[in-house]
Amino acid sequence: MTLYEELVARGLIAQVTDEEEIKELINEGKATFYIGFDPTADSLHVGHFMALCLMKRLQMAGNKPIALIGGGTGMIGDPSGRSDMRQMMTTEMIQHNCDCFKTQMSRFIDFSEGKALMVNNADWLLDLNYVDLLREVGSHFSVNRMLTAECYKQRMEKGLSFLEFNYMIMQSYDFYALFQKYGCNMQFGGDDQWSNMLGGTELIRRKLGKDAYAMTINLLLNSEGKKMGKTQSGAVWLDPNKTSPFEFYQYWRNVSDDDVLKCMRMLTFLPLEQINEMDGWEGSQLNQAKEILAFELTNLVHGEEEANKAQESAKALFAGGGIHADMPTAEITENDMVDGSIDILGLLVTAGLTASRSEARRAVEQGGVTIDGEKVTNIKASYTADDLSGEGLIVKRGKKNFRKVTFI
RNA sequence: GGAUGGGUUCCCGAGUGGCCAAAGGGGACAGACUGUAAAUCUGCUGCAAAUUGCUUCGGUGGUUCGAAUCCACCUCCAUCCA
Repeated sequence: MTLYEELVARGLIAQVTDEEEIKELINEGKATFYIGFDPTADSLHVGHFMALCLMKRLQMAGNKPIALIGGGTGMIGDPSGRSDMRQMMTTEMIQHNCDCFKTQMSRFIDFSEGKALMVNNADWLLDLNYVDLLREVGSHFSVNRMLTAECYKQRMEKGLSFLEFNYMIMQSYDFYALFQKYGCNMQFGGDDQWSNMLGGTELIRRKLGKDAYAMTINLLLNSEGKKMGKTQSGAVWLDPNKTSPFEFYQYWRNVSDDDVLKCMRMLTFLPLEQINEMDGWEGSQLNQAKEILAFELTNLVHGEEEANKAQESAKALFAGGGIHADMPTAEITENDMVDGSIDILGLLVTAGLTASRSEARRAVEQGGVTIDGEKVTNIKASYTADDLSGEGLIVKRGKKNFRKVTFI
């Protein structure tokens, strides 16, 4: 199976500019391709992870990846798929985020001996002169055409600032610059980037009379059509300090039935034959597939040791209910105590299981709180330092939120 | 710059002097059922010293016994005109 065929089989490829050319390029390792990352936060998240996996796959086949960090475009903000204007970021923030990206990416991509590059488009975009840019590339863009692009169409109703309108031009210029500097002949990106990417190939053709290619990856959507990798509390981050390996594991452990195989194909490096076998799984067997998925991904992102720990904690909690060393913990200090004890509501709040005492009260009233497996029914229940010392108590709110609470 | 309409709780959206911590829906959370899934049903959804008190309806002042609601100014958004 060739690389291209595998990408298709995994459901990764959404659109391509020239299938035959691209097949040949990547199958034979002749592509120098880039993927852009906007530094909107100080950590990469699951959406980026898929792009990194793709980079890795292509790199393994001998292609040369360029990770482009959008230090320059980040100052504008991509309007694609947004209904509101992106918040402006300071130069310092962007720089900090770029640095964080770099360290995280190095885990996945081999940057040694020129096998891959990492560049920041601030290096060329920030020096551009307005009038020069207009002369150089402005004439190659038709506003009429741009307005018909899907990414702008959606924003025509809500309003689109001139600043954001220029995002496509910046991104096109990136491709053009990379093409000239590094011979970068292909661009990858999420499917929402399609029109921006076409802008680049077109600019290269018009300015240099040469061909460059673009290919988009299917966005990772769940069965309801929403982007995956988001929780109510925000994105699922790759940084263990922002999303602990346990939480990361749990996110995948809990994906819905309909999405397991898709995630498996798109995100893991498990051989397709093995994944196809699971395709027929149903019921509790499918539940096992989720375990595999969660383990594989945690392994890729956080390493085997963390993956094992996360899996064991999960098993201990959901299957056996016992204490495991790697559980999320919380500490109660003397300051949290009133007259030598802490009530159940305070305990839930200081353990970080509820945001307020009111919420804690609700949880208890609805029978959603257990301590060491015992349902708490009394709102006035309280606990002393003795209760919390030693092994501590396992406090659970709902089925999946818990902390091992100890007194220090 | 001019005209008009608008800014309500996590989101959408009702409310146009007291009965308003604010309808309805979505989401989130909790319970039942399950497989740590989905669907369904039930509860719940500002904060707290909790049959009570406190803080919320873009901002600041004002009218009033009483303001999300009326007035003034400011601000932001949408649409049309320039």
